[in-house]
Amino acid sequence: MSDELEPQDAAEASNEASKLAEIMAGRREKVAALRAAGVDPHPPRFRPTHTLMEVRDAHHGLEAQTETDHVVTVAGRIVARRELGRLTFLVLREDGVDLQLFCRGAGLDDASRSLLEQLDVGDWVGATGTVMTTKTGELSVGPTELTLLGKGLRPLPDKWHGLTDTEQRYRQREVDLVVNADARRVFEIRSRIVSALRRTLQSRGFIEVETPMLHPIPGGATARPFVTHHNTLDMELYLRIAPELYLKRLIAGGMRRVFEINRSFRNEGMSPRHNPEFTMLESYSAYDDYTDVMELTEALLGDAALAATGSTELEHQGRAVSLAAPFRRVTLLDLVREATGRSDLTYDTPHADVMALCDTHAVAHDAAWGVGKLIVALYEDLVESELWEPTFVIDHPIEVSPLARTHRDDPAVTERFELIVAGRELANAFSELVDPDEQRRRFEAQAAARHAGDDEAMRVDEAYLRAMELGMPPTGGLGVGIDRLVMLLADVATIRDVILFPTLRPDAP
RNA sequence: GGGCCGCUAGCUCAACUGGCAGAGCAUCGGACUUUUAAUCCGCUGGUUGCAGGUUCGAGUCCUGCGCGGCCCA
Repeated sequence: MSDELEPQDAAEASNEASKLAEIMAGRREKVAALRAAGVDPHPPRFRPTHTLMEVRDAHHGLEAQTETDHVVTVAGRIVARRELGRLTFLVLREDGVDLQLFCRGAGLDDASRSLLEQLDVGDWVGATGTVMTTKTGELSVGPTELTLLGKGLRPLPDKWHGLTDTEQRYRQREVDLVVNADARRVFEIRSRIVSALRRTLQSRGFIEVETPMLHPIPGGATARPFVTHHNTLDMELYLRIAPELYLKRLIAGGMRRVFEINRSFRNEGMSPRHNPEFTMLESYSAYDDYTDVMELTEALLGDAALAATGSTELEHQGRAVSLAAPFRRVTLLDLVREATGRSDLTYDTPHADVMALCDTHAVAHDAAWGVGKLIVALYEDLVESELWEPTFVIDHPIEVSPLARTHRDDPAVTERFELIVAGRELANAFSELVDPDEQRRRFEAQAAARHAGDDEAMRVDEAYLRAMELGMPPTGGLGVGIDRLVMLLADVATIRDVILFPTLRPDAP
């Protein structure tokens, strides 16, 4: 707040000939005048009898030029002011709903009439009066009394063009929310989606838990973590990259079905699809395998779509998408065979042969990668972005799936799926690896890769191995990227439009 | 990290090949008792992102930096 102008600096600021400073100085003069007249510009409490939405709902279809005897007290922010002689029209906005105040000079008490002269667009105000319609049929409240609820000092953006500058919309989201209806719409949809996910999980016996975000060892995903430091313990801690390992320890502890919806953090590049902090749903259920989790995923997405849009048939970026179950299931290997025309490709194909295939298709690769990882690279570069309708891409190679159970019929792959919709990965799931001795071998392979320079590879987590040694039931696990799900269902193109305050560099000084 | 684009009044945007920095909205003053981006009259408002350079003269050209967007890695 050090860059805020103090009241005594206002006159000085206006001498600097900035229009903004002049406007703010004028507003502060009004605050001073109101205080002098005994009006509190920031009163502690107000009790509306109706929301603007309730007034609208109770009186929709009222004929033009009707005066009812329904007295209401409403509140909101002034977003428009029009004067016509001794009439003043104020448009109040509350929770994205607008309602007009039709202020007649003769109809107001003296205190309210003088308050009205001090009211600006941006101020919060309460009004008591009767519900009515104007000559043109606009539903209004005709107040007898106005109450200042909160004086605004800064002007709102242009009433017609609003705020379009992307950077300012993210840096000053509160302004975006006041003037851009679409910003509100997205975050209302987001709330409905998250509520629907919780409902669906709870109805299936999952209980919601919260596990640590400060991890002594980052785990549960292949990603670079943020590092922080705990003073008292004098130790490094990592912001979690995934809640997976803790949630599976709860399954080992006998919790049959658990889920968590919360933030994870990955210290990686930023893009229209990546924010350093993002929200994931992870769920784990005992006795289930990945085919059960596919059914759960279909239910979760279907219910979320219904909550967000009322239908499982939606439009995203100008193209139709159907979230009606069942979703297509196809192995990753089959997709790569199809994309490359190499129907003979398997995880036993010679390494040099698969390297050459990558070259042929201009897919970036590394000689240190095994056949499995090379085939995944081919999939990611040639196939993933082309999958539009919901598709369970299944049976990923073991090399890139250190926490997933080996496939019951094929030791080269795991029982895993990624759900792709509109070319983007929305979910990742597997029949969980629950054998502690095999898990240790997988961790050791990861640690070796880490040693060889892969700083995204996992580390050995002894606490997790110890939990598995306690004994685990068969377990199906699921992770869903909530931000990307909201992008899909709210039809927006960038993750920054579904995160209220996306990560940005500090503003220029 | 690389490439391209952008940054001008509180907001939205102009400004030709380098030649007096402008408009609309908002603000401020005035008129108007049924407005709807109200209308009408009048006035104000600028470190052109920052720092250098070239030039008689830079919003415009050059260099560096900052922030953002898109694409690529």
